[in-house]
Order: sequence, then structure tokens, then C-alpha cells
Amino acid sequence: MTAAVNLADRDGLDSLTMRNLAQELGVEAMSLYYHVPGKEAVLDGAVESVMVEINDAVGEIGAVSDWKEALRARILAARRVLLIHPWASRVIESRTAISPETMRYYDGVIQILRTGGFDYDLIHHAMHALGSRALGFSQELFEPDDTDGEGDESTDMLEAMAAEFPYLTEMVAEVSHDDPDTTLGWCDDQTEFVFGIDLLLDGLERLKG
Amino acid sequence: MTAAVNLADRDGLDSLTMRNLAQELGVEAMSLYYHVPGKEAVLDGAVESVMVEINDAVGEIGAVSDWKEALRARILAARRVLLIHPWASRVIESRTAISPETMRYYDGVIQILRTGGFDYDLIHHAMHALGSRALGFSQELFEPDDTDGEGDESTDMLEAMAAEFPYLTEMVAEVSHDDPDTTLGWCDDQTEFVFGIDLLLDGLERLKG
DNA sequence: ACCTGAACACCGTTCAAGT
DNA sequence: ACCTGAACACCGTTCAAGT
Repeated sequence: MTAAVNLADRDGLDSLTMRNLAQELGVEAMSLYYHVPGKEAVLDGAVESVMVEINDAVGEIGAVSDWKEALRARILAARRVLLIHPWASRVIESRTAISPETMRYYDGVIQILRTGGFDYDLIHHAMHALGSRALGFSQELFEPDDTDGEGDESTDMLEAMAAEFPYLTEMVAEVSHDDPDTTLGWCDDQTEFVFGIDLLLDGLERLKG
Repeated sequence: MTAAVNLADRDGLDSLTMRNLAQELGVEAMSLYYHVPGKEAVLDGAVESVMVEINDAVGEIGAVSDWKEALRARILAARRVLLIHPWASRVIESRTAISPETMRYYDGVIQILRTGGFDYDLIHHAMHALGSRALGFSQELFEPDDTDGEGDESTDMLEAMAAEFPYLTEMVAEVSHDDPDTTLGWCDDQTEFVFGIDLLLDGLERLKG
């Protein structure tokens, strides 16, 4: 399983094929089917590996009394691990069943909220509202577009865009997007991620009353 | 392109292959490559089709003065369209570049916030915080697990789960999950979705001051 | 118990060739 | 201008056969 994680880390998710994985292990592709039912099981296992890593990282957080700080620290610890395995969030999303190690993570989240004074109904809503953010990532809808202006056409293009999408254009112009520390996709840097969870956590605190 | 949308609607995203699509059009698979550079372009086109549908639905919303009500109505209109095309959210997430019709949608979102009194910096944060919810969906992390209890083992299983994941177990027990009107994945019904956007919209309103 | 080779049914895509 | 057949380089997976 660690071979699968390493392969995906090194060569990308597309390179994680049964044939490549077998080669990594110095064996023929068909041998894998003796140990594992199929590729989905390999992906399940890779996710489980990453979730163990996350739970380990979470376990090293010292006790935090305030529920909001505790949850925030937990989520950011998970995120730190996911940044090491950029393929993991996509695979996690694609899993059809929840794995034991993922349950362990969520159980910790729920524990924090419960001991923080939430009732289970609000916790349930909270889990939905947090969505994938509870696990440390938020899938950005669009990656950075590498097809930048080609010099000649670009000014015309920009003018056409400004005419058709005036608000979007104005926002992009005003917000400096040249911050290069992009991590998990377009603009999804630490600042934006933290803004999102804090907005949600603050809102939940108010609902708790 | 409508053939691609229909095929995905009817047979699922996995059935949307170049060969199947060609058959749908009464033609050989290789003929498609005369009209389109490759499969990615087909998926781009299918997304664009859906986005046109969304923008049409959004266009039929009457003028709403309150920015929060206006944005809420827009997002829920988009969601109504996406519920007709269950594959669309996954494909939208997988697109690498933002399409013109998607830009048109976002431009409308930004317009609502801008005329509602937000500055562009806060709008930018807001777009990130909303994430895919701005488009009417929130990818749930796990689908319903069809492998329910098999009668015999299930009580032992539940006890083991209760021991290992006490908080999760207690939450599931307390929150009635037997509500059958699940839509886009596990528990992602209208109630939970609306809870999430309202939490975010209320939070944004407070930040606006 | 563990691994292998050959084969099957699929993909997306290229390319020379047809009308 | 539009379509096709044959072929290529890949997938995941099955299955009988090896040690």
C-alpha cells in the first residue's frame, strides 16, 4: 500500500495503474490480484494509508480546551498531510464507502463538537456544512489556466472579457492574484482555506448559542 | 453536444465514451475527431451545455432587491438544474479551465455581491468560501453504503463500532437518517444544502458590516 | 501459497485511405 | 468536407497453468 502511495506521490494519480504498481514491486501485474480484489481496493488502501497519517498528525496535537481552536487545529493538521499527497483529496472523494480510519477521524471531530456543547442535531448539520473542509481540503472549481496571454491577442481578449463579464474582470483586476504560493489548486492557499473554515466555525458558534 | 448530455443522463458518465457517443449519432467513433479535438473537448462541451441551462434558469428569476435573497435564489436555481444531470458536478470539478458560460454565471454572482455593497476583496474571499456551493452543489464525501446489516452479524458489528467510534455512533443513532429524499449523495438533501449556504451567507453579511 | 503468460474486452487516439 | 477501417498503445481483469 505504501508503494501505491509513493507511486502516486511521485508520478501522479494517472500513473497509479495495476501494471505500474506491480512493476514498482518487482512483480507482474496479475500477481496483485492474488492479494487484492481489484484496483478499487488499492485506492481504498491508499486512502487508508493517508488517513492513518492524518490521524497520527492529529494525535500529536496537545489538548485544547476551546472547541473552536481544537477543531481548527485538527482540520489544519489534516490539511498539512493532504498537501503532501495532492492526489489524495480526489481519491477520497471518489470512495464509495467510508473507511474505518476515516471514521476514526470523524469521530474525533464529532467528539470535539459534542464536548464543546453542541447537540447531535446541530453537529449533523455542521458536518454537512463543513463538507470536505472538515478533512482539510476544499476542491477548488478551477485550476490555474496556463494558457496566459500570448502577447498579441491578449489585450483584445481582455477587452472582450471586460465587456462580457464586467464584474468578474473588475474583481480579478482589483484582487492581486499573483500570489505564487498556490497549494491545492487555484488561489486555494492557506489564507482562503482558513477564511472559509473560520466563517463556518464562527457561524456554528453563534447557532450553538 | 446535446447527444453527449443525453447519453450521460441516460446511461451514466462511465458510458460516455467516444465509441458510444458516435453510435448515438449513427456514426463511427473516429468521425468525432473531425469535429472535436478529443474527449476532453466533449466533456467541456457537455459542461457548457449544462451551464447554458443553468444561466437560462437563473435568467428567469425576477429581480430581487436583497443581495442575500438574490444570491440564494440563484444558487438554488443552479442546483435544480444540476439535480437533473447528476454527472455534471463531477465533470465540472474535473475541468481544467473555466468556460465562458461558467464565467457568465460567476459574473452574475459577483454582480449580486458588488451591488449588495461588498468590496472586491471580500467578494474574492466569499467566492472561495462558497466554493462549489456557489454553483449549486456540495460534493458529499461518501455515498450511501448499500451493504447494510446482514441480520446476523450486524448487531455485533454495531457494538464494535460503538466501542471504537462512540461519538459517531451516537450521532447516527440520534439523527434519523432514514429520510429517503436523498439527492446528490449521502444526506445531501435540500435541507442540508440550504443550511450550509445560509450559514455562509449569514456569516458574509456580518463581515460586510 | 504465491506468481505468471496469454488472452479478453474495453479505452482514447492516429493515420492513411476512401467518397 | 466529411467519414471510415485498421492499427497502436494503453487499461482492468480472468483463468488456466506453472513452482
